Amino acid sequence: MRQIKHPNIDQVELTDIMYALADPTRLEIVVRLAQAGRKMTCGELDLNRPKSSMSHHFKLLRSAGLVETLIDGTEHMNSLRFEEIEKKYPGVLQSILKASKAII
Amino acid sequence: MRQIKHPNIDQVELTDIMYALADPTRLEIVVRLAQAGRKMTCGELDLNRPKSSMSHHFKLLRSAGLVETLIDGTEHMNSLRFEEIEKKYPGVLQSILKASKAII
DNA sequence: TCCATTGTTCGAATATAATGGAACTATGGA
DNA sequence: TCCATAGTTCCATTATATTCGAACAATGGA
Repeated sequence: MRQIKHPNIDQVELTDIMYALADPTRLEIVVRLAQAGRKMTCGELDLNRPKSSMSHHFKLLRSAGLVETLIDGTEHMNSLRFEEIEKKYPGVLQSILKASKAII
Repeated sequence: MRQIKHPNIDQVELTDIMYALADPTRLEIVVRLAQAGRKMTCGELDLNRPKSSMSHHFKLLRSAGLVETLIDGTEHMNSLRFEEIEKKYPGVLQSILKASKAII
């Protein structure tokens, strides 16, 4: 099974997380992953945008350390790296998710 | 005394806060305002950059709703809109500040 | 009134990001 | 082996931000 490179949690910068979540599309992906509480394919998370655009956002979410992607056949299973990020930056992701749900 | 326009707290968007804090210079301004716990002039918050660059960052911080600026003579007194933001988005700013102090 | 101080605005150059079509890759099933 | 599926990568276009020098505006003191 192929593997995608993800940053180690101690390489995850706070400003990268901020930047990733500053985009409404990416924030929505993160919120939906959190609400689902399970791995989801890119297709499931489709937001009516071209594949290449979505792929770009997933790539950025991965490089920011927010999303982990495991390849399973032709599908890419995405999950939020919630526990790791909470441990490193307590309350940050949690409070953002809480604030987001009130809006979205 | 002249006055600068600030957004009302209910106009403050979470993604704008995220975006504003995604820049290291702006995050540092916010952290220093929080640590100081008092109004500070732009000059005090100087980060070895040209005035026009700093002014640009302050303008963005104001429009994001993070910073309030009151004009006092020739000086501009800046403060963090901490309580208002905490009330609207509980824990967001607080956890980011906590996470930032560990880095900066 | 003149001038120094503080910060903003303007404008142009540069850098970075978003967008989306087209081609490509990997996988698995017929 | 052929084909459909799921995403990625490539590339060019467009949009948006950053940077900073220079000119400007407001204030207060000499």
